[in-house]
Amino acid sequence: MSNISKTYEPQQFEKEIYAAWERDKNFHTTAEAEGAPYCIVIPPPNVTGQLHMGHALDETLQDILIRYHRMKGDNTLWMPGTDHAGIATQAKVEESLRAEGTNRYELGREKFLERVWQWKEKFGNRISYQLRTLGSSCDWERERFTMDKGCSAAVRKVFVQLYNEGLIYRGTRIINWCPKCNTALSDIEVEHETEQGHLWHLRYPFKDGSGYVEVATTRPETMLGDTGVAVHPDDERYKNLVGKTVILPLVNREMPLFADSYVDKEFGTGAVKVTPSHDPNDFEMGLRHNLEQVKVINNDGTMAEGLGKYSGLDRYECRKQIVADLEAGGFLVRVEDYEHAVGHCSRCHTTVEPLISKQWFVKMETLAAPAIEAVKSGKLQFVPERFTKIYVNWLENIRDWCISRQLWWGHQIPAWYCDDCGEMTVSETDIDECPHCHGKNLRREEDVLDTWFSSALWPFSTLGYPEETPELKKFYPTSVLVTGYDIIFFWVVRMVMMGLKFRGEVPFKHVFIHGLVRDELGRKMTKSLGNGIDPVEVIDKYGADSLRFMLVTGNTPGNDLRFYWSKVESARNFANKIWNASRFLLMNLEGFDATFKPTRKDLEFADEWIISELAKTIEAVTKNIDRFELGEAARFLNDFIWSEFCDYYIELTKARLYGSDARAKATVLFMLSTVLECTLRLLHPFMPFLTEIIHQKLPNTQGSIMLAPYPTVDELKDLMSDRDNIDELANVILGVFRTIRNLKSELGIDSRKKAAVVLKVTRAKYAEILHECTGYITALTFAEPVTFAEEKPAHAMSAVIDGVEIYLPLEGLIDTEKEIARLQKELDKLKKFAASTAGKLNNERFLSKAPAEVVQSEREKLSVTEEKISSLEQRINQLENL
RNA sequence: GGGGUUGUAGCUCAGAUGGUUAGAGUGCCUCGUUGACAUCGAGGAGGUCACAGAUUCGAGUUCUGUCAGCCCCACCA
Repeated sequence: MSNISKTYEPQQFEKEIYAAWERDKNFHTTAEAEGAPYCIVIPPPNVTGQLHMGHALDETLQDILIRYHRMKGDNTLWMPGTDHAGIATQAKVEESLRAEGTNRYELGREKFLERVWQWKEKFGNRISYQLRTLGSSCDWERERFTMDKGCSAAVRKVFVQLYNEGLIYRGTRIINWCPKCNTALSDIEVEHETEQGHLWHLRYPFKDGSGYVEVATTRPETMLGDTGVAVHPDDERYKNLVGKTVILPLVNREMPLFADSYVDKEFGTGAVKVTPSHDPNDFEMGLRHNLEQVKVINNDGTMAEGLGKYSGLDRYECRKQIVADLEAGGFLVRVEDYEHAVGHCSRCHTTVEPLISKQWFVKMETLAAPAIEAVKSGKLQFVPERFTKIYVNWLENIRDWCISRQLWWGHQIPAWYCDDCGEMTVSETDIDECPHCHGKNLRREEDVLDTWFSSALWPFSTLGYPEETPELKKFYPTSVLVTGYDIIFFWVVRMVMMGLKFRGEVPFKHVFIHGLVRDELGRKMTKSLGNGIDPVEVIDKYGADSLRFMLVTGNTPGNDLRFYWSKVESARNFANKIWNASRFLLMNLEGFDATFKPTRKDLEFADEWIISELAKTIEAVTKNIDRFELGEAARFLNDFIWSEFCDYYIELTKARLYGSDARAKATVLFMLSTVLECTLRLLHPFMPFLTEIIHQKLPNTQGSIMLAPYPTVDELKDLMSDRDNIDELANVILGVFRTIRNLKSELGIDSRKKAAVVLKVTRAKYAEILHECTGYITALTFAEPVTFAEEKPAHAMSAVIDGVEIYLPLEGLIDTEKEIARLQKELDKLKKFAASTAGKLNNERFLSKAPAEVVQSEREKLSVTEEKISSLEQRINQLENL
């Protein structure tokens, strides 16, 4: 016997197994290989840091699908890689520079980027390590990075083409600005949160001295940039005042009072101060009414030049000062508490400042239309489906995407400005001469692209685009994208748009959405709460297989799950169960002829039954993986292995195993090996390490289990029973087991203590199987002897199940009164059930409208129940007459 | 202001297309260790499936409403 430890110790083998897989190139994929293409591109983790529990879930789901399809014989590719994560990574590196007492400006762009690349190497490697630890079977030879040569080429090509088609433009617009990250942000990088603030009511005097108009604001400091006051055109209160000139307090700027239907008559006084430079709505109104744009807040959040004593103040300092000054000047009417939504930078949480700036944008409308069409036509399917609505709704209300970032880490925008002629040139290749004037005074655009721009190309840039590689032809569109619902807008929609635009096809057929991994209290795992759990810590303690199994069990698509150490433990216990079942087999296998093959005649009922259960399990697992219900698939595996295989089948094999019949023993060893081997293959996508190491120890196996074929029902056909009612018979037998155990337990008899059992068969069709299985009954319930009788034994505990009455004759131990009461209780329950079933069957409408098979099954239920009732009544009667 | 989602055993969650007497894990109670496994085995208690209606022969499952929680989107100062 191979030396195999008594408990499952994943630390002993997981790392070696992974190394062997990699060494043997088991992950390797070529476009030329046979089989239908099955491809997943990994959602590239940010090189910012290390993987968290959410990644562990994401990778586990992908690896299950990948391993399953690889075993099924598909040409399977899992493309690994990482994302440069512009703002996040730059922020991290800047932080470390700060700790050294320097900053990126002192370092200069080039030196700074070197530092970031070093960072990337360090964390990129950590991520690869973690992915390996988890068992991820990606094709490492193809590992990619969003800023590698190929991705950069793809970005260039796409950018230039979109620019040439007018879908990328440069323009001065109001954008979201983060004063701390010092860059523009897209709309979705701004998180709105309700905050307790104030609403300051101000009065602005009319120039002609005829009084005031009252306005309200949540950001008083922006009043310095006011260039108008707006009212609704239909507002009777202001109709006569439209066209008047208003004097801006503190600044004394003259500005118009005008009408615009944007204004809500019901809100506040119905008059709005208009700051075109610092509010998106005001910006629009400003354009409509030709208002001056006065930018009063700088990019760093301080007040602009030319504002007198306010210049240079921080925006919030300025707010206090302005309020004080307005109050002093008699312009402050009142202040009220006010709850409103404020935008924050999704990266650093600083309050975002809307301001006017010249940026690069992608025009979204024309790109969005085909992306909407793709889900409506079913070419793209979300799992679960409800995310389709969220996706469509977002696309239908899409606005242009601000893609330029004032960062250094990222894809620098391929545009050059000529200082000689003032022209701008966008080019796929670097240029050193202005194509317009042939001047040499070129300046490259300093801005880089939003990280998500390169991520959007990931499904085809990783497959070789812009080259038309065999991989691109073979694997695009990819099969499924597995990701969390939190990045549908950031990433999924943009991949779909770019995929359709540049490949003419959706980038993936299915989007398999999962939820977030939360802590025990249901809170999001975040750095600030410090409640995150490192997957590697879990793996070190319990093994990757336990973590993986824990992450999929009980989880359904699109829903969050909670991390519980106790759940990891129970997954580990499951692994231990498999380990020990295997150990049991291996111990018994020692010295036995592994080539022996039994004939059909050698098989017993238990053998036929376990094959039938295994076949059902194969079907259920396969079906559920195919519909992305991995939690359900795992549940079927767990039930089969623990309950059917270990608790019943293994126990039922022991008589033959320890008996003297060599052929019977060989048969049983063959059966155990066959069932276990098949089960391991079925389980392999979920628990790759454990299944691999046991697979290697089993006889008659060769090579890695990950390259073995996935089980099919067909492979069991030689062992499949001819009986057409095997489930029904098994139910009877299992029912006998449970009932005897139950009776013994109620009597307080040790479950392992021998006790005689008498069976009275009430349905002839079960007689044969019951006689056949008396050994099983003894094995599992310590019933001995098991005898059959035509009459009801008098002094005995009894119970009745379908077709059999079960008696525990225990003269002297039975309290007749108690026994009658117990049976009476059971009888009442049955009568109640029979009454409800009879009720259905007496209902004409049920009979006429319900499907025939439903009616039939109700009839059978009733007749079975009535039989039981009659048995019980006889029994009670008999006891009463004792 | 719109939209989504959740509400099933003490706890965490499964229960696709409506049809067994609603399940699992964990926790709890009782019993059990010489032969795969105490990271275990046997048995048990515990649920008016949030509430109210509707559709249906039949609803945990479909529809409407209510309540409670969570989330996303949104340009009312």
